[in-house]
Amino acid sequence: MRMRTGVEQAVYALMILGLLPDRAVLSGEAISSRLGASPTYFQKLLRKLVQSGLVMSVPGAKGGFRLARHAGEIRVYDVYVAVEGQQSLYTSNGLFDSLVVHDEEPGRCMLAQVMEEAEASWQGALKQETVESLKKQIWMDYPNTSGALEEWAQQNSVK
Amino acid sequence: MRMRTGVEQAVYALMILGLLPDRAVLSGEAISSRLGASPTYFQKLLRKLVQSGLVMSVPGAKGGFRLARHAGEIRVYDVYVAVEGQQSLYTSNGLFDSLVVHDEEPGRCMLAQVMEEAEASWQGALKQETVESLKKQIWMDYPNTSGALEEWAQQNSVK
DNA sequence: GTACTTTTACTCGGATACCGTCTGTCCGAGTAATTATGG
DNA sequence: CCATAATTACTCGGACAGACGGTATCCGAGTAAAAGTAC
Repeated sequence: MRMRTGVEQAVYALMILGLLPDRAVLSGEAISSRLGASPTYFQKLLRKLVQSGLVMSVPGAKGGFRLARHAGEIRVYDVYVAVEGQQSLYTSNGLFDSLVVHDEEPGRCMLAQVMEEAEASWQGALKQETVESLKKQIWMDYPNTSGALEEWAQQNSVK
Repeated sequence: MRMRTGVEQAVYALMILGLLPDRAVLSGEAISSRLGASPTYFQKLLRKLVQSGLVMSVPGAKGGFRLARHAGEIRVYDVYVAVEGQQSLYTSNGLFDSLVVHDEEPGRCMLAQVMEEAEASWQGALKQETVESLKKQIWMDYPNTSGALEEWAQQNSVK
């Protein structure tokens, strides 16, 4: 049970997109090369972000991607769901029913209840942080080097 | 990112072991057949529980397994760690450093901080529930059928 | 200079391969209780 | 009846095969801007 690298790439990609001027876009290749990620696989991640409504895509020459809504309205949890899906961490395998309940209708797996509460608590933490809040924290901690990233993003954007 | 079936099997196996009389043991084969689990794979799970100190094993004829400590002192979190290891859900891939920080020493990935807080919250929920508390809840909700399980456990135990 | 065509630079989405992890099986070794054997 | 050996029923732990999902690559199709072309 381990979170995959896609979530991290997606979060930082959204942060970069949040640095663009209004209506400007960045190509997938530009972002992936800046992240040091696999270009083709990163395109698939972008597709997921588009289909989840987090980013807008512009096809054709001088096309690219931009945020579909303000960075402050994109929670880390939204990114996680977009990339990994909304399935829960734990899914019961029905052991409980075969152990205890037989003739009655399928009962509630007690372990599932505990797991769901734990996951809800986990999700709650991810819902409190947004791409914007993450960015602000970085800008506060690294004021010197973070400016270079913003400059790069605006220079590589089009429109 | 999805929890595996091993945790569920382990939790209910520990619950069964918690029904045994003092100093009595159950063979791995007996437990796995009651759970409807793969016997050989379940043996591997039992090994992990033994190595984590949750279960005691008795080799030789009429051997088997029993709890190493009281069911009330075995948290769901302990079972999870025993089966899946203590690695965290999220591990940074260093994207942050290549994005923002260059010449300075490696900085703290802001996303990792959020993820760790979320995971700590998740673990907290799993630490509040024990095998004993789960059992009590089941016994309260299914007083009729749960007795049969206890009877079965004691009949199949040895010593 | 305008209308049309071609080229170019992107996104879109499916097919596919790779690889690590979880699941599952097999087998030989170790251990202790039981049974068999010899005196 | 007692001591010893063989059998039995377990755990122990490594090797290994299969399944599955995340990662990664490739390719053809769609789309729109830019460049080229004809009149």
